Amino acid sequence: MTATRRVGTAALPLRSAVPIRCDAPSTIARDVLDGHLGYFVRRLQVWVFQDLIQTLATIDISPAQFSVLVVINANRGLSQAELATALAIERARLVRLLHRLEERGLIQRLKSAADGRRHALRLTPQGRAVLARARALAAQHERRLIERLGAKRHRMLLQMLRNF
Amino acid sequence: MTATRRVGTAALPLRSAVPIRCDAPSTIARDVLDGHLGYFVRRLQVWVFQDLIQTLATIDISPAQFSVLVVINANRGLSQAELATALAIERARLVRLLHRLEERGLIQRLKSAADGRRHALRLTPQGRAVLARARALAAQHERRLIERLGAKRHRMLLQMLRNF
DNA sequence: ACGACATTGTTGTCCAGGTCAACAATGTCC
DNA sequence: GGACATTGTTGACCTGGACAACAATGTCGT
Repeated sequence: MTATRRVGTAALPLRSAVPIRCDAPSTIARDVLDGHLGYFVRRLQVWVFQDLIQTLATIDISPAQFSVLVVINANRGLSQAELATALAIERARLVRLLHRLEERGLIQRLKSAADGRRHALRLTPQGRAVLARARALAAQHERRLIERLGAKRHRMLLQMLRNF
Repeated sequence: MTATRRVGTAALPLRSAVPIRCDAPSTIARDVLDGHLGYFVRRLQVWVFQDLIQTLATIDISPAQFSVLVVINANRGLSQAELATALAIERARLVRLLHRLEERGLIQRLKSAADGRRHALRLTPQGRAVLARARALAAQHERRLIERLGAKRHRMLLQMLRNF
């Protein structure tokens, strides 16, 4: 791996007499990036995630775990495959997510009597308690987001993105 | 790591006589998730990234690499630290990104004469050529996004998110 | 001029997530 | 009964983000 490391760029003179403005341009041009919506969506998404992660960290819950708890609670007896497609994550990924939640006693996997393959997912009482706390924290996070965006913009964004 | 694996959930009867609706709820409730803007922002961001990744994959360029090329091109002689803060990525992360781009002969790291610590970043002619192709592909991707969102919504979103 | 301190690029390491292939158990359909 | 699909699971790989440490270099106060 570390065989061909320091290659090229061996201080070649080229025309380095030209100043090339090595000093900071102070204001940095984003050029064509300004035309790409995805660029700004990503910046917002990073901010939101950062804030939500920190907020939920106080009860050791990740955003992904939070969404899992929410959806299980709202759809008792859901199977893992259904949950995976609902949250748009891979079955394989979900398995490990659920494993940690089960270890912590927040969820149960009950074997479905009707279909031997499926696991019916449920929250334990502790799971419901944690979810309640997570919800409060998430609401707190959302208020921070509204404050950051402005209530009007927040409302409009929610409306525009809801049915995507 | 694999010591305490198969624990709990040992088919405890509890009250599994209750039907708990093991069959698919067919329509899955997202519950409180519907009130969180970040949830929808994330879904959009995933879609955009997915599409952009696939689009740029034809020239073996990642979205991150694309943004690096764009910003270097628009700000010649930029230092790595400046570029990192401009793109909101870690200095450490940027080092490895630039390393690959340098290996491929797309960028140069020139030692700044004024400040021995800094590297002045530039695109090579090949780098500019690749950037031109990447731009065309990215524009193509953006058209797809506009088609997906509707021109009006796209324009409004861009306006609302630009100054975040 | 000297030393404390900051900055820059770099490397290593850890962890979370996404992706893919394979597999056993189970269900479905002809 | 046998071909096929689905479900949960595991293993492996790769990318990215986060953090600590470090050497080289620059800056600033005294």
